[in-house]
Order: sequence, then C-alpha cells, then structure tokens
Amino acid sequence: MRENPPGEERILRAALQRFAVDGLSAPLRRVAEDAGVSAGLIIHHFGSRENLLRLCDERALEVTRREKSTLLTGGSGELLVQLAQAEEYAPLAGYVLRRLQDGGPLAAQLVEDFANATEDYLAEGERAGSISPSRDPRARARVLTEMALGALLLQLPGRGDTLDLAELPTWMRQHTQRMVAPLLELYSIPLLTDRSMLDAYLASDTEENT
Amino acid sequence: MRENPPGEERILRAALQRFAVDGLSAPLRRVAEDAGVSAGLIIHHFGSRENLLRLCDERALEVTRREKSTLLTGGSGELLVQLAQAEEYAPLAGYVLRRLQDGGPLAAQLVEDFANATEDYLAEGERAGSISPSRDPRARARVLTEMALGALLLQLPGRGDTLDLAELPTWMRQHTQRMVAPLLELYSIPLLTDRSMLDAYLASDTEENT
DNA sequence: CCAATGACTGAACGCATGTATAGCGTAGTG
DNA sequence: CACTACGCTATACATGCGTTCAGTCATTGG
Repeated sequence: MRENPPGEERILRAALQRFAVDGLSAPLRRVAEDAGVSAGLIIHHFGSRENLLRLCDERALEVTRREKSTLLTGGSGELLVQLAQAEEYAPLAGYVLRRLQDGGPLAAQLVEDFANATEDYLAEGERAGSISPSRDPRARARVLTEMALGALLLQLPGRGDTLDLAELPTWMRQHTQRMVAPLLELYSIPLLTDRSMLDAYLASDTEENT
Repeated sequence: MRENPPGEERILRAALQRFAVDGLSAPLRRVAEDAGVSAGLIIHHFGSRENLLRLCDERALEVTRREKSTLLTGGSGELLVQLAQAEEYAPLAGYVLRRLQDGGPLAAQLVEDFANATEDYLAEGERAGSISPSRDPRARARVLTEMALGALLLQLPGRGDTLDLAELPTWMRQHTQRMVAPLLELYSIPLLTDRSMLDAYLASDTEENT
C-alpha cells in the first residue's frame, strides 16, 4: 500500500499524518510506530525532533504553494478546504491546521501566503467587476484571510483531542456551509447602514497625517 | 503587595497568570513557585492539575460574564480588548486567550458567550438604525464573533512562546487599530458589487426546502 | 572474499512532570 | 498542657519524553 517508500520519505509522511491527527506535540515514538520504524532511526535521519518538524513545515509550505497555482483558489482559506478534499492531501491540510493552531513563525508565513493568494483573487474579481475596489487592497486581503482562517481554527478540536482525517473534508464542508449564508449577506448588504463611521475615521486619519 | 491573600486564592491567581504567560501547559511547579508555595500543596488543595485548570476556567467564565454587563460591550471580541486594558484583569484576559488557543469545551463556551453578547449588541444597533437587519441575526453574530476572535488568535504568540502581560493592552490596541480601517470599509461598502450571489444562494436554499 | 558504509534496532540515560506520602510546625480546643 | 486538625514542605515515585549508544545486518565496492 502506502508503505512502499522506504526510509526518510516514509517517516516524513507518517509524521505529517500523526502530527495532524494528534497535534504537533505527538511523541516521536508514536510517529516511529506509524512508520514501522524505531524512534532512534528518526533521530538518525533527522537529527532531532525539532528538525523533523522543520522538514514537515518545509513540505507543507512547498505543497501548498505548488497546489495554489493548480487549484482554482477561492481566496480566504478556501484553498485549505479544497486541499483537504483531495484525499491524498488530507494529512497535509490537517498538518497546516495544526501548525496554524500552534502559532510560531511558520504559521505567520502560511497566513502571509494565504493572504497573498486572497489579494490576487480579489484583484481579479475587481478587474472582472464583481468585487468592490478597496482603499487598501493588501490590508483588506489580510483581514479577510485572518478572519477566515481564525474562524476555522476556533472550530478545530483542541490540542489534546484528535483530528479525524477521514472526516476532515466533511467537517470543512460543513464549516463553510455554516458560514456562507451570513457571509454572503455581510458581503452584499453593508452591515452599517451609512458611511458616517467610515468617513469619520478617514477624516481623523488624514487629519493626523498633516 | 498582591501576596496578601493566603492559600487557595493566591494559588489560583498565580495559576491564572502563569498559564496566561507560558500557556496552559505550564508546569505545576512553576505555578507553585509563583505562588510562593510547594507543588504538593496545589495538589493538596485542588486534587489534581486538571482540577486546577477547571477552577481557572470557572473563574474566567465567571469574571467575563460579570464584567460583560459592566463594560460597554463593543461586540466582536472588543470585550476582551477592554478587559485587557483594565490592568487588574490582564492575567484573566491572557488566560482567556490561551484557552481559546487551546480549544476544548470551555473555548466553545466562551465563544458562545461572546457571540451572545455580540448578538445583543447588534440587535441594539439595529433598533437604533445604525446596523442593518439580518436574515439570521444569530448566525451573523456567531460568524462575526468567530472571525474577530479567530483573527486575534492568529496574532497570538505560539504555544511555546511567552505572552507579555504588561504589553497585552498595547498589543491588543495595535491589533484593533490594524483591523479597523479595512473592517469599516468592509462594513460600509459591500465587498460584492451586486446581490446576485446572495440571491442565487437564497434561491437554491429555499428551493431545497420544498 | 573482505572491508566498509549506512540503514536500523533495543536498551539505556537524563530529565521533566504529575502525583503520593510522610512528616513538620502551629493554631485552636478540650 | 495534651491532642487534634490542618496548612504546608520535602522527598520519593512512576511515567513519558527526546536523545544517545553500542551493536546487528545487509548491501556494495574493491
């Protein structure tokens, strides 16, 4: 089955999956067991647990970046949802979620990437006329991305609890389905009935820069 | 100083603070040290580490609920921001953040509470005419809250890193300041240029329920 | 055929952690 | 004063972790 690739690659895949399921603090011995390998071998190959994590991070970043261009990106973390659907990429999507949950520099990097993708997506929509222009497209993309990913995180099982990879796609679909109605409303009908607050803020903002 | 209260209360406060600073996985011995107490005593009083966490949760929930009515709640997690400003409540606000980061049932409970507060806040604005009515006010409040809190979480230091309570207020102010411009724009000018997507969704939605 | 290389294992080490236990000192009570 | 109750400490114990180490086995290159 999937046990073909020997050595490091097999370990890396097992790690990705186990970290996704049990969280990033899953013990090395558990990863070793999954890979059908001794704990010592992991150290032998990767040097340390921290290094294994780093390798997982690299893989995650690499794959998301590669798949980003393949998939029709729906912006705002839809990328992750689509990745999870892909079956083969479910462990990786789970790992990314766990990593976002855990914070740290890679989480920031991932958010950055997603935000950039969202910015492109919005710019395209803007050219097509379906998306409103923004005073600060970059900031808008960041905020939208952070909110989308953050809402996803809040729904994630806790650090101690396990994340069922088999149900990940279903789970994510339900999440987006739960959000889509309020979001469409929010994006179509202004939450605020008039522009007075925005104008007031803009006024005070430009005033400061004089 | 703040070392007056003896016994359990002193331990609880130390725990709240230490967990806020170092994360919920901070060792018991560290909490004990902060409280000027032996680790055994914590067990003696609280039975187990898990129980101490539970007590912290209760305290957190209790205080946020109590202060909710006191503060002018700005909805969408602004409550937390205001709590953190209060100096005395900074550790508690930090603990709440850590708890949200960690997930689990209390996190869900907290989100629920915040969502309810937001719903009330929006309803009030709706009565005053400043907030648009919604097809599903409850769902809208939930989505807004999850997004606001989630975005906050993504900005939080990682599990391993420490959270500086002294800088919490500043940090949170910066966060809101970074969000306010894009959010006001988003809430004042529809992101989508026309209602076609919303209408299409609503059509397909009612169609399913026939 | 032999030596060397490298994947790989099993046991062990050192450390940190939660918790149990035995005992100490002191305040309150008869 | 004797006794008890209790806050509290110090130590010990068990467990689980990352990592180290000595050595085994197979493959390969001379």
